[in-house]
Amino acid sequence: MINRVVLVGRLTKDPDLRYTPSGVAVATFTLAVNRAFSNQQGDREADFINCVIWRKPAENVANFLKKGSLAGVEGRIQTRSYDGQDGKKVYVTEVVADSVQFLEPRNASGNQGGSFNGNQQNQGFNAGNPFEAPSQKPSFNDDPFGGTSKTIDITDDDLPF
Amino acid sequence: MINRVVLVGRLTKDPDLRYTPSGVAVATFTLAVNRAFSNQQGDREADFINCVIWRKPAENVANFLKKGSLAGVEGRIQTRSYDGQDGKKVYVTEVVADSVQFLEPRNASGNQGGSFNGNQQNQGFNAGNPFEAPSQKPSFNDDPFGGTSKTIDITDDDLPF
Amino acid sequence: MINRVVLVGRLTKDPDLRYTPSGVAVATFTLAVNRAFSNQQGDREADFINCVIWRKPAENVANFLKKGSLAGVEGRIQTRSYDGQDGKKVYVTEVVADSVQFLEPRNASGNQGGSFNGNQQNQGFNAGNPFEAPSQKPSFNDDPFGGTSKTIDITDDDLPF
Amino acid sequence: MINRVVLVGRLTKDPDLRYTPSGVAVATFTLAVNRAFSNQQGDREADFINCVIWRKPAENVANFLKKGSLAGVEGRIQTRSYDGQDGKKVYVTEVVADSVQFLEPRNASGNQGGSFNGNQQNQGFNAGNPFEAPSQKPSFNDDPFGGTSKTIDITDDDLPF
DNA sequence: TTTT
DNA sequence: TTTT
Repeated sequence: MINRVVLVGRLTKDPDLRYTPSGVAVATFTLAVNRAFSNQQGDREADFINCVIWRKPAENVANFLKKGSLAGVEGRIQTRSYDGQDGKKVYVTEVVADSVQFLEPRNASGNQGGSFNGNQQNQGFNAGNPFEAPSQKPSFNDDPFGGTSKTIDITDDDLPF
Repeated sequence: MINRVVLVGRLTKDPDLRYTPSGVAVATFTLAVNRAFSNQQGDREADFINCVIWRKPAENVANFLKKGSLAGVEGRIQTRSYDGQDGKKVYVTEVVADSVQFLEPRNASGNQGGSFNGNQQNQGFNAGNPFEAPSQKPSFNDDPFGGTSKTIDITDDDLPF
Repeated sequence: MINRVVLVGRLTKDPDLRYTPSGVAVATFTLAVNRAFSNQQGDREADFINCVIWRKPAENVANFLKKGSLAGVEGRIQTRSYDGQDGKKVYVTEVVADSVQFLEPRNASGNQGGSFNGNQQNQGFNAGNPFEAPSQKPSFNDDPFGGTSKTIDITDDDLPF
Repeated sequence: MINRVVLVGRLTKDPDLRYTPSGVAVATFTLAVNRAFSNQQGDREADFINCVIWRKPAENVANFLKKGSLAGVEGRIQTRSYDGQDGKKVYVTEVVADSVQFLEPRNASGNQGGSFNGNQQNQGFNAGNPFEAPSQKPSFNDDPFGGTSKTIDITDDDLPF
């Protein structure tokens, strides 16, 4: 049984970072991936793919990516269902990311970097590799319930570990 | 923009083969892909991933795969929406397969092969490679509107070419 | 930076299991992956792809796979070089597997299973998922230096952790 | 039989464009893909992966990519051998690309774009999709034997079609 | 609504 | 023989 996905696209909005009641970080975001071909009207459409990422990489995503960021995602397709407010089951298909790669040059979008940076090119960071600690230490929100972070109704049953 | 998916799993039902009004074959099927890990109850769950394949490979899929067949899929994730009968938009995420690989040994499921076959191992066939004609010529349904095949309401706008 | 490989093919020989001086298991094997297209002589060629896998999954591979086994591999391409016996550098390109999937039905190749098994189909095992312990406990060689296992000249520098 | 590779990395040199005696374009280049983890000395190493691409996309690669360009590659691993000048067989493992994606912002590396461009972000082009014609028409070298292009000793047997 |  |  193999289930592997690789995506490169742009975030449609800022990522949404939340925490489970037990304090596990989850970020969700949607990647717009332009299709390689045009439709019959001659337009190139995009697929809008919902992605989820857990734990530390979720915080990296929330800290480094924003609307419009070019990102690479490796993960797997997950399907799940829940009971909608109208009583019928809602089926969801999304990508659970193992790692997210920041592919934007450091100061590409003006207001992102702030200070000038002679090194125009991005080194990348791997948001999901368990072996790697990001070298540039961002001020992560270490208290999952503090700050502006919201708690959400996700049970730990949703956790892949 | 990269959008690549590789799956190996089992068909949950026989594939469904239809034809567009202009005679293009489309097969749809769902792959059950067992997860590599167990949930907190200790059970291994599966993802049920809807797949679509077009044209000749669609007919190959319909001819060679059935409920329970082990298959490999290469393709991309597609998102689309349509207006549901209750008036609100329904969002769909599915895999559009470029190729489907038959991974079952030739006579694995008893009633499949029928006669004994000295060559126990499956060589596979590539259902979606444009360069390759399947060497074993199956009796394809050459008239898209004949036989038991159904016509469906898919406009050619859905075609990726 | 993304580097992802998915392969399904057959082992050209029994896997080779060794241990580093510090006792870490490494298995190597070659996967023959038939091409989807034929060459100009009308033959379908194969690619012979060298694979490496480390630690517990290496032992699973050695215990469950053998010449001819159908296997799925997920991993990344690694390049490295060493000094050949003629003094010049030898460049190597191989796949470092994260996980190996056994895709063979349980008693497909006769001498494998032995006793009859009503459940003809393989459940698969994921040889490289860190979260998953194989449910069927094989008699793993717990002493890396015992048994018929060989020690090899690989320094821990080759380890990806 | 599945053989799928996805890479994102940087070209180590300008691509090398050649033509077969029968006039088919082939570009070769090496992608440096930084590893997600550091070695025991604390350095992040890279894999240097040789890639080949044929026909029109080969010309796109030669026209749009250069040393240092960030690129995405989709393709398959190919192994082949030839007789080295010392009489012994040389084994080669490389990636045959179906498509190459230009991931660099339009004017990232100064001397590339030239004039200022309000649209800072790159839309990408898909160098290998048979359905897609690049919208920005570059001055392709339509005569394979003209210009500075070299002819090489590759027989058509190497062509995947 | 799910496969082995 | 390697990129940022």
